[in-house]
Amino acid sequence: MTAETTAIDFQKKFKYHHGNLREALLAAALDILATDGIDGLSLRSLARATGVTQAAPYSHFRDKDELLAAVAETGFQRLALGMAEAATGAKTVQEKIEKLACAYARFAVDNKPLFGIMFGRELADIKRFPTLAMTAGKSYALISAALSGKTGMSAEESRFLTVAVWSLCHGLTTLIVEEKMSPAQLGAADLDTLVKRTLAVLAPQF
Amino acid sequence: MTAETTAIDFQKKFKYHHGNLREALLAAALDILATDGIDGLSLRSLARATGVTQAAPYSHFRDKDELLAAVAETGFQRLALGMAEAATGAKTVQEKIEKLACAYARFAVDNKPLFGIMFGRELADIKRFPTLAMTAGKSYALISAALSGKTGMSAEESRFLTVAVWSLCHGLTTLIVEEKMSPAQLGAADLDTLVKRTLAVLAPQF
DNA sequence: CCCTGCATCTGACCGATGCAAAGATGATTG
DNA sequence: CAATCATCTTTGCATCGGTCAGATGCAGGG
Repeated sequence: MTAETTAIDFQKKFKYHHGNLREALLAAALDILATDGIDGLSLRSLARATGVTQAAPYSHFRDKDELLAAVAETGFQRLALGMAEAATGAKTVQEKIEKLACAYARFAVDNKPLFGIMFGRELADIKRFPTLAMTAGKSYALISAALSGKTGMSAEESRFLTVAVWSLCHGLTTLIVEEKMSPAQLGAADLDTLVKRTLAVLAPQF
Repeated sequence: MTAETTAIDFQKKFKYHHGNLREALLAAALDILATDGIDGLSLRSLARATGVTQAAPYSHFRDKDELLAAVAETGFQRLALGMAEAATGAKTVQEKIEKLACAYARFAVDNKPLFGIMFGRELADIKRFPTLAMTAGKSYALISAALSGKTGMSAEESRFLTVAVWSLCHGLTTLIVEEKMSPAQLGAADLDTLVKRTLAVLAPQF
């Protein structure tokens, strides 16, 4: 069954005409995304899922980009939240970085379509949504903050170390998600150990 | 002017009906991609650019995925070629890796749409095209080979080092291309220095 | 030399999508 | 109670990927 059969669910939770179609659409979008993937997500499928006419969503989102931006934003929030949670209680800098990176990769693997919206090119004209960049920056800030605990580094050194960690983490994650590289093919049992072992290569730096 | 005005060019170079519509389509695809970006590339725009009916391309490509796969394949070939060229004459392992990485990033920046096709999710069902994975593996092989020049490492260590370099390079590149990170914002004047400085973080390992 | 087979290309279609414009609807506010 | 205004519906357009029957023209066999 596709996500479209759940129209009644969304109708029960929200009543329309002045109020919360926007929220219903957002919820339905995340639902469809997780169920049917990126290709299943259209403004029309959204309208169907919420039991509304195909033009109704345009009262709440100027175009598809605006919808995607909203979706991506909640994605970035969840990402940052998951990372922050994972890293709490980590003793050393290295442990913190490891947990952050693992949470990052896990989020991507567990939410492939969402991750795709967040970092893919479906959403053109990112510049139209400045808050998006801010929210997206949270995960970067987490890594940066974790690394700043390390003393004896110039600001510049620290910055490039952050970029390196962030790039390594993001690159590994996308390569896995896009199926250009598989944990199995590398002899790493699960995702976590793959991330940790790869990260270990530049661990001497922190 | 869009790429579609060049129909005559492609007609001059190729005559159709038994022969080379396929090559013409491929050439037009790369042309349109570079000119109008990914969104400008449709089977129909291709047909227009080659001065042919919209159903004609289907005689040479079962569906759009097959066309994209062919495009991606030539992209991977060019990438590997560019990397190989850049790395010739490098003395040390580090220099070789640096040049490979810079060539990688440069290719991506200079051919954003093509790079997008190669690593994006426009092309679904990658498994349908086994040769693609092989061609794509060439650039990985270049890094792997360059790193294997380093002695005193177990096969496993070497493997993870390769993965780390490859991930770092790919991650940094995609983050730049997707505009999640800009060289300017990091105080690095140009692309090359950004790549080199970031790569330097894990340079001690080779 | 013809003519028959077959890949190639055309023309006409289908369903889906993003988006625009004009009108109906209904809650809120003066 | 009436008027306003956001919300939603109706209708319509252009584009896209894909399919199918048939025209077209190159090839090899007689």
